[in-house]
Amino acid sequence: MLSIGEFSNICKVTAKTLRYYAEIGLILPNKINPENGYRYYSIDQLETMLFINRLKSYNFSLEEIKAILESKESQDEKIYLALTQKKKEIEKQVQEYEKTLDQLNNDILNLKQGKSIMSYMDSIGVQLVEVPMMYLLFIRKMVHEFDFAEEYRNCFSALFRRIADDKLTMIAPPMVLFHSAEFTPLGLDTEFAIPVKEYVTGSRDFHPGLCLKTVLYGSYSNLSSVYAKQREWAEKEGYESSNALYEVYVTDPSQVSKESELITEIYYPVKKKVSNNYTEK
Amino acid sequence: MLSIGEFSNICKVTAKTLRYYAEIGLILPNKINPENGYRYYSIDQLETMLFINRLKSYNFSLEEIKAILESKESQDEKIYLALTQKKKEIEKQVQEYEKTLDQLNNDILNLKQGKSIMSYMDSIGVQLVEVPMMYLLFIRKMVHEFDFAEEYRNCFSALFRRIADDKLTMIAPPMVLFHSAEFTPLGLDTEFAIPVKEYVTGSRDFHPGLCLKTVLYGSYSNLSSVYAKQREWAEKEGYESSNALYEVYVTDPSQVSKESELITEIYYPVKKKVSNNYTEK
DNA sequence: CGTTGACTTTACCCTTAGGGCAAGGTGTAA
DNA sequence: TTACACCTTGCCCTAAGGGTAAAGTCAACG
Repeated sequence: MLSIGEFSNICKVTAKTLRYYAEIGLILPNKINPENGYRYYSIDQLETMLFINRLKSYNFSLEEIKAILESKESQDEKIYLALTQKKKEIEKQVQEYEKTLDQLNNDILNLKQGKSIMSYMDSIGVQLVEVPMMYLLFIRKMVHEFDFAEEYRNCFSALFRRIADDKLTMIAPPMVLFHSAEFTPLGLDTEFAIPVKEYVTGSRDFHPGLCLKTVLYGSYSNLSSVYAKQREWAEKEGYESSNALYEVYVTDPSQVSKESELITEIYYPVKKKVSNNYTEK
Repeated sequence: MLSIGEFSNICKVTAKTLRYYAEIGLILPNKINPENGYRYYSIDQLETMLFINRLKSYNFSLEEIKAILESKESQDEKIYLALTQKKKEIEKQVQEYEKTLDQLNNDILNLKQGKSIMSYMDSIGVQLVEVPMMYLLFIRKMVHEFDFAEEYRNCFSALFRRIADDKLTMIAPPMVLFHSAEFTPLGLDTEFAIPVKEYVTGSRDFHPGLCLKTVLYGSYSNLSSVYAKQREWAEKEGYESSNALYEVYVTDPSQVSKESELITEIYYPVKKKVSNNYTEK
């Protein structure tokens, strides 16, 4: 029987940690002296503790470790599955770090050249354009952020199929209209649409009118910069939002291999503000 | 002026987050309506928020970000330093993940071959040996864990110098004796020593006597497994600790390129327990 | 036998970066 | 007027313990 101090010295775990593990039921002392509450661990428990340490080094949460320890039948199989799963997670994490490092290096390079870190904002162009009326073949539904990609594929494949079946004429790349700005518990009110020449059932007419247009090259991670830039422009020039924002996917995200090859147009429908010089400073 | 909802939609940050940031003083709303407490953000603040998001994506803590934002003079220089620093941190993290992945793959391989994940414990050998008396040239001091490596280098280079200066005869590899098991605020009571043939000032005699000996090949990350194994052995065979644990560095840790080439002997001085069959079950 | 110092106990607060929820106040459009 | 979206503060929650305090306990030394 080892006291908590001895046990902690051998395993290189603090006594505090052992008490915490007992509290959450991860590893209970083999015996507790009922008179003074002293915890005593058995020699066998050393190996359990080492196992816990090993799993911790693999970034398992204590809850995950507990689940593994508690599985009595086919434990090794469960461990195997858990390890391969965790391996995938770590590999993904490493990939994300590599991506972060790329961007970091890019920013460092810019700074070295005397450019400000936010200078990329200056290269986001905003133009005021008048978009003509068009017919949209569309599917509108509530979409959750986490399965946007899947809905995107599904909806557009349905729309493309319809175009092929009915021999319709696509006159511009696919687009997505966002009828609400944020994700409610029901999802985002999203309209997947393709401009077509013919007015048929399942299509509607669309009058965006005056829009701020920005072409985004590359990853969507800079999307909020575009929104910010457009709002900034609108503010300065005295325009305000008039309708739902929409995006045109000039390149097909599912076909482009590198993110940097993506081209997306962001349209922000606006109207001239009825300026009132007295209330607005 | 943008309400918290508008601002959060443009920047893709939740309103809750914005309130929290205001609370910690990271980004304060440009104006607060004193009547109802409503927060209003200016268009300019969009860019600040995007900057914060960018730094967050580089794994800066909010405190670090705040420090950067608050530095008024030579801010770009500070950003540059912070970014290069953060880059180093992430690179280190990636290296650690790679190491973890190696070990993970190793374990997965073992499991595939039907071996238990803790089976490596079985290959940790424990022998009972009688270590003869020897003279140790030593330096004993309190050492903190974080500068153990430095103390190691310093002390042994001092001891080697002494050996060279006084033409002493080294008869075994360097060793470290741990006179306390844990790190107190003062550090660990550590003795760096080299066995020598001659008895001179600065040396002492050392009688380890009966010891459990384990040879550890490779990284020290398995050290606690060795401790556990030795304790297990001692328990089973009826031995108990008699003296300070010590380690012999057969290979020179500073000269070995790969961790896997390290060879370390761990000695655990023991004595036969005065067994009392009635009190100990 | 008494005392000291090392060891152990519980209890409470603290950490990051917000999330969730409730209760209540506000703004605006039909 | 009323409905509903929006905003506020306040409180509790997260993971994995760290830090500290106050109090009880153990073993060794004299």
